[in-house]
Amino acid sequence: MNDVASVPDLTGGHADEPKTLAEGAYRQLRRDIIEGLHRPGEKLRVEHLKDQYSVGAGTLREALQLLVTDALVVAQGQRGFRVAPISLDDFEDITRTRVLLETVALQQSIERGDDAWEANVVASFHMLSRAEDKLDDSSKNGHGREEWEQRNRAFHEVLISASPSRWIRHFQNILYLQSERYRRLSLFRQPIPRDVHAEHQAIVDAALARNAPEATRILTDHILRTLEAVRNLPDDLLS
Amino acid sequence: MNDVASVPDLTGGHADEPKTLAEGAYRQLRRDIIEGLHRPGEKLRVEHLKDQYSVGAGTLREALQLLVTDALVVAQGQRGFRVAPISLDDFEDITRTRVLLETVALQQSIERGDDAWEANVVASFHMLSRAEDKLDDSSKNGHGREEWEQRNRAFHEVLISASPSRWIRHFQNILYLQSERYRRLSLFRQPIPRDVHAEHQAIVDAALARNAPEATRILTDHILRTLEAVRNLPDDLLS
DNA sequence: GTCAATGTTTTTCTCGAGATTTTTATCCAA
DNA sequence: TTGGATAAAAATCTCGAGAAAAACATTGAC
Repeated sequence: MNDVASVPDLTGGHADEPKTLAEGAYRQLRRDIIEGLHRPGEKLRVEHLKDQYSVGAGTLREALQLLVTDALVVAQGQRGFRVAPISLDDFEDITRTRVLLETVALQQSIERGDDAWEANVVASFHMLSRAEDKLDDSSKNGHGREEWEQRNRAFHEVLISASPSRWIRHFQNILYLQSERYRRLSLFRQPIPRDVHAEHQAIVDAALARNAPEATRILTDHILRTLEAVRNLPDDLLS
Repeated sequence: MNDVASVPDLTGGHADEPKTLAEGAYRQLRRDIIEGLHRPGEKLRVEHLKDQYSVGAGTLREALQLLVTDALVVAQGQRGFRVAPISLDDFEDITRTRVLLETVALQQSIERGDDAWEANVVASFHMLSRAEDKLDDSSKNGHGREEWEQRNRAFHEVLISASPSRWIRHFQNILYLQSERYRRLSLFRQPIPRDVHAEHQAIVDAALARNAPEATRILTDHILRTLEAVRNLPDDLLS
């Protein structure tokens, strides 16, 4: 087996290059949808997109099918594909379900995490902090924000990585991807507030102190805060 | 609009015919995998299967991709598709996650369900009871068991149908499909025990009495019982 | 006898064209 | 002007063949 040391990658999950054209198109499309380049509800015509992403029709079709797995694209019978619509209700559902799963997983992680898990938590938190510094210093360029997104995701992933439930982690991955789409809307208006760093720090402290109730409480507040930010957005952004 | 009365289908969810060849192959393949016709871990070669399911190579490929969504098939980079392996650990994970999601959803359902929900619960329970009768009377023929599976699934689906969380219901669907695969193993050895009907009856009673703690307790025991049955199976069945 | 390298065979992946189905546009009658 | 039916257009869905990769078998050297 090749997971000898079980050292998770801190690169954000996109370490290995796509081994197939379809997977490459899938990743490109996924980022474009999350970034809002393809608007929610928009029709995704294979004939047009195949040129844009430089693949054949069948290959692009396969990429779209993969996106259906992530629920970022919906397929309707004999009527093609469409970007999954968004709504405040949907984000509320995503957030509450995410809180449910992520708190349980964090609890298990705090119970069972070993030294390596603690080290990974500290390391990914450090990576995230550095990305935050870069965001403050330089202007809000696109690459910096993307890097922050990757490291924020890695941080949350590492936090629950010691949970024994692969299914909870799997569902959490899907939900995180979904919420990324909504968070992008709120970040577009207001930059990352300063206290986010403090919240992350508090989660790390409580987790390392093996204080599960405190850690899950802070994590819950932390996730719910993004919901509030989206609630305060102008309605027309949730087209 | 055509959902005037919001009457859910009690046919087990496979009411509408497949509108595309790919979807047809997908459903056939899904049943064959759940039924164990394709063994866990088995390699699924497109060239062989395309004749067996009477579709083109690209179409079968698409069907396999859909199965990846349900986690019944795993795709490995440039090395084709494979039936998802099974293990006792996996089933334990599936069961515990299912308990977590289904109890929350049932609680919400009991809180918010209206008259129509109550009627659907009673109706689907009746359908399930009839299927149980047929199972007892006639021999354990294949069709009867399949019908029971469909109605059992419909029953559990209706129970949580009043939950407002589409995401929990979505995840529950996936997990139910997974557990069906394992349940088939235990049913193969021992027929459905008699007290399953009593358990279902107790859940219905508690749900209609709006006794959420009691209903979730029984539901939890009910789901965990299948885990015990699988635990007592000979090890070699979990190949 | 073991191991590495090479060549063959199988399988997957990709593409473009044809067959169906859906969507849009046009026309005619009420 | 509105409504429905017919015809044209566009898009989806499907298929089989060719290119790329992986798995397998054979051979040869140490």
